Amino acid sequence: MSEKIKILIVEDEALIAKDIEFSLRQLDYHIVGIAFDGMTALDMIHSRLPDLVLLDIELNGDISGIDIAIVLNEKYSIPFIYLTSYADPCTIDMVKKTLPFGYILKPFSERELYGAIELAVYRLDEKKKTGFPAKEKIDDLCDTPLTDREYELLTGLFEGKSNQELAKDYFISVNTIKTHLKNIYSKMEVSNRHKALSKIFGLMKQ
Amino acid sequence: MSEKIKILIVEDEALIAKDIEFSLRQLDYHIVGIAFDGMTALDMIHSRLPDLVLLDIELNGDISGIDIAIVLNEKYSIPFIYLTSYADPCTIDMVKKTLPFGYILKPFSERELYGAIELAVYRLDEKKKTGFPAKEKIDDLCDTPLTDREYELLTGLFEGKSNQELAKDYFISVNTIKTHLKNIYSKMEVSNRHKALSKIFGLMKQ
DNA sequence: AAGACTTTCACACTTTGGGGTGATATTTGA
DNA sequence: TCAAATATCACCCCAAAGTGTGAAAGTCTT
Repeated sequence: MSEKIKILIVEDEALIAKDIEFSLRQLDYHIVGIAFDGMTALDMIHSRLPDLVLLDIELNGDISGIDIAIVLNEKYSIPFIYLTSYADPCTIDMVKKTLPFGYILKPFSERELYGAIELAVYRLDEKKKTGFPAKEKIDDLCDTPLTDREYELLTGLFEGKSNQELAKDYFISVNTIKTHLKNIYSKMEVSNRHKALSKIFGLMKQ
Repeated sequence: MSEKIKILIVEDEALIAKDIEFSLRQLDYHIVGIAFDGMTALDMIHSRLPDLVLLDIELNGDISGIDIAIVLNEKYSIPFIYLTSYADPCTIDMVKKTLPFGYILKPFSERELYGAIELAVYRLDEKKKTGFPAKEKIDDLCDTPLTDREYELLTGLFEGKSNQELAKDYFISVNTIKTHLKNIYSKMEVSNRHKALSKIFGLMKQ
């Protein structure tokens, strides 16, 4: 579970890259690679699937950090932190559209780097949770709280199961399922399963 | 729409606070207040409802920045950026649990501040969106892409609307709705609305 | 032991959803 | 301009979901 975080460093200035690598090894992260240009970076992302990428924006060659960011978002959903020397409005405007998990201005200290990485890792964990809301959250959208059984069945409903499937999976008759759902709908003040589910989606999106 | 971002500064060192205020006014943000201690901060949050809070962790008095962060999360869902001089593992551990939108180490430059704020503001906007995936994302889960109309109806379906409601809202007959849905299901390779919605929801959780 | 709540079930009835088929305008692109 | 794609609609049929009513058995509290 608590395996080392796999980090890829994308930075064209070798001195800075080595410096970061040294710091991070001290801090017990696992450095899966250092890419000095965009193409190498894309290769390494593909082959080594890091948990987090430290991404210099200004790279030599025709692939910029922003390009890599887009790939990380669209194709891999791997979070990244920008490293850059510039903070002019124009750059920031480009940068923020790619929703990085963090943004560090050079020159930075080891503690800044550590703070940003830990924050990103935590965010990543948050994101991974499946997230069916706790009973209390569901109860908040009901006029009267659900019973434990009702909550249990609701999780099944959320999986997309039909009444028959629910009956089979919970070892009760379809009629009983109908009764329970009837009561759930009434408590949630909705008229059918789809509205119940949208209401739950609403909770989860926040 | 593009109103000024309302920012509250919570910082017990008056000199630093004034400094930040000056910078931010230059940068065309609206400073709704400066709180030098926790109690004042909570009052101001309640009465002035800022869009973003800059939050010093180490405050005089018995309310810390972390306490305020918790209130901001639980009660107001107002994002905040920490300002702090410390980045020791222990502090960071506490800090990251409160999921700030950013984290700046003192002393910081104006551009660092600006970068962090802009990032936070962008994240906030993202959060506010309904979050229904873009057409391209939906098309990725289809064997053939949806038409614009089909995508439009799908968003309605996602709201939990029944066929009748869809018909009414889109000014077409229930039969037409059925035809469209039939085609959508076939393109998405699902057998009913449940499965379509779960598939979309799968997208959103990533 | 009495009452309240929960869980289970049945049956009859109505409404809704999904599949199949076919058809007619309208729009669009080559 | 002509074919393809799109948007609209109407049937029919069956399966699934939802509603109303009633009721038995179990648990928990007081």
